[in-house]
Amino acid sequence: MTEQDPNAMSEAEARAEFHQLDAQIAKADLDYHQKDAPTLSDAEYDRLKRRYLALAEAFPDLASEGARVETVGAPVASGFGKVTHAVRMMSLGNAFEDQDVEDFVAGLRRYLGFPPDAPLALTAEPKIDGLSLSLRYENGTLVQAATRGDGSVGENVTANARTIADIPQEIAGAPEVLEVRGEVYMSHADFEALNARHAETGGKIFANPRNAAAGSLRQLDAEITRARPLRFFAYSWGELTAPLAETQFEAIERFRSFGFQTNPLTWRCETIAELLAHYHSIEEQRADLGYDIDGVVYKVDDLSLQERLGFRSTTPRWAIAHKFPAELAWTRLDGIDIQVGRTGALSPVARLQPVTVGGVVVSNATLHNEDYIRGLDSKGAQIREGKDIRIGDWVQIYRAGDVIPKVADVDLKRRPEGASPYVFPTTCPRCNSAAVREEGDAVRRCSGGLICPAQAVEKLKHFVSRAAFDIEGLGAKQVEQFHADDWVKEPADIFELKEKYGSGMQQLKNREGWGDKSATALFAAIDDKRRIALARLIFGLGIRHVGEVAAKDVALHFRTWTALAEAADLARPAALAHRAADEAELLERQRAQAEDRRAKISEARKAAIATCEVAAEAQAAWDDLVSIDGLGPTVALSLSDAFANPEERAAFDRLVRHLKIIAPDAPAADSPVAGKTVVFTGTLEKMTRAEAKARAEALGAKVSGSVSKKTDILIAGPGAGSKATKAADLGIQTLDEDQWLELIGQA
DNA sequence: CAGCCTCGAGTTCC
DNA sequence: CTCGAGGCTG
Repeated sequence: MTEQDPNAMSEAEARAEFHQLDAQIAKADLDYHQKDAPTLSDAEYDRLKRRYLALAEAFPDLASEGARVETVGAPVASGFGKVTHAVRMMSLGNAFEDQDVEDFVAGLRRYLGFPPDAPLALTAEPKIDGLSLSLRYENGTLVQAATRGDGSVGENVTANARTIADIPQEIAGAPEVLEVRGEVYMSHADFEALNARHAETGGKIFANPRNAAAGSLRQLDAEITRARPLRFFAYSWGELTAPLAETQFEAIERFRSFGFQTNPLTWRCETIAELLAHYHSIEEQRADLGYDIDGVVYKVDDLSLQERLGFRSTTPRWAIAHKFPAELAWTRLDGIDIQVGRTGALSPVARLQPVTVGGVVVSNATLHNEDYIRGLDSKGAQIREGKDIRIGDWVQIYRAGDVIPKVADVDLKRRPEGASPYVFPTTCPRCNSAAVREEGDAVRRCSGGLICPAQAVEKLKHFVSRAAFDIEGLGAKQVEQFHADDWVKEPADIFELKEKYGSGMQQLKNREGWGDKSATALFAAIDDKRRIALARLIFGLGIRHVGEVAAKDVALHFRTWTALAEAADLARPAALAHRAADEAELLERQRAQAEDRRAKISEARKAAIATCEVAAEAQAAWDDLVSIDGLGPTVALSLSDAFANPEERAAFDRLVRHLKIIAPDAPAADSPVAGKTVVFTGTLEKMTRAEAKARAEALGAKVSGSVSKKTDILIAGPGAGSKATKAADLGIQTLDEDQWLELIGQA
């Protein structure tokens, strides 16, 4: 179809076409969002949208007549309310080989201090490939159903969950509050019947049962969900007001007594051999089960042990998923593109002939880094038997963890003639700066810093990302647009958008994809984030090595932006001295080969001397920084560099002028050890060290590895050595294990 | 000082 | 979700 240049059209012609497009797009949006059954290809949809916007731009009067102009490009409201889970929905660690399972069980024993012969029962059940759902019952009545979301916050899908036959509306004999967790899925038979029906009626064809289940549950119209054959297995729980049982297995049985479906292949195993036998048996039955599973989940059966084991940051220590081997597929590698990340990392991405792997069409795959392409791992050991990857090669693809496509193997027999090894670029493909690889590093990085447009825009994307400023309506796409047009070059610019470009919102509204509503919403969302938690701010700055956790720890330690900035300034000389000392050491090691060794050594000497001359207060500020748990010299140096870099510091200053920074909540003050720094030494007899640390931290204490004048309590078991002596010298309170347990009320 | 664990940074497709 | 690397433990 040929498109007439809008500028050469009469207004009447344009209006006719515009309204036709408006209706077409409206229908397509409805089909896509509400019915979950797209009637247009993405390409066709985009073409219509572009044409529509081109007309609106050429004839500004038209824009106000079009219902769609204002919503195009605006964030798609999810349509579901948000639900904060009372108890986080965790994910599971993975095991792939039998050995991983043995390691897992050995780890449990170690953590619990169990000898190898002590009984330790685990349950084993199929891992259903669906979506997890949390069902909240109050006084036996279903009051809320929520999807997993990011684990902390999910979507409220109560109305939809009520239409699922396997989910009881009322349960008898349950605790006052009970959150039942399990998996929503679709059986193979129902999935095929649904697709067959849709094939006839022109409805959406789903790629696999999992997508069908997800699409069906996330319907805005619950009546559509009702017509979809969804099922539910219960296997876990969240908030509870009374214990369900003493073991995992009994808890599952109670779910059944409440009227839930539970998986019949849930077994209780006494030994690793039994676990593995059950795994292999489930693997054999896999094709006949009638629903998709992707592995077997093992859980410690005894709930009191589960409680002792507790949680890591995202996974319980007491459970693991033993995954089935991944599905494989062969395809041709058409090319290798290089992406530039926010830290300048150059990441190679494989462009592939589209191929179906595990029910999904894959056309890109990560190649990690230079060495991975060459067939080596980080230690220089061979992977893929050392076979390198060349453009034009036939490669075997799998989806790691059923998600991320990766290259598993190369078929040398099918390698095209004349294919040459891939040459990894040594300059940045975006800004041409040198791309350097530090000794011992796996990645090559663009050295351009914020000069590099790729790095600048990735940093901005990070700034607006979910764990940072999380500005609704300002996602990656919008940031890219604004950056390309020089509207937003650094974070502070976001907070000046309204002032500069929002006048009557004419300028913003003139942009493709923005209308009255979306512009107003954006400015409101930005204003909303002028009040920001210190941790989010620190994380959002995108300082290398300072991720979400480190940012939280730093925020908790300093409490205010000013305190952090002052500490960074104060510690700078000590930070430099630290780096100089590192470099001195390195040079010292290299000195045999160094050509200009005299000069370098004298430099190193000077630096080493500088270490000694750093003012005591600078050293103290540095020590304070690295005393933060989990924050070592590398992270501290990176922080220091960021604050000492004049351009970066100026950008920080410009940014914080727009913000009201909120101090973190004070740590729990209701335990006797809250806010205290404790150190464990010697042998602990009632629990393992890891357990002791976890418990102390749960009570708001900070656990440190070494005794200093900041230490409040030393817990010394038998065999305590230098730490106990030092504590005595410093006059620090010293307790034995029993006294400690008494203090925290867990004797 | 080596091994273990956790965190950071990068990635895909829906 | 995975890999690499930083930091901590023993």
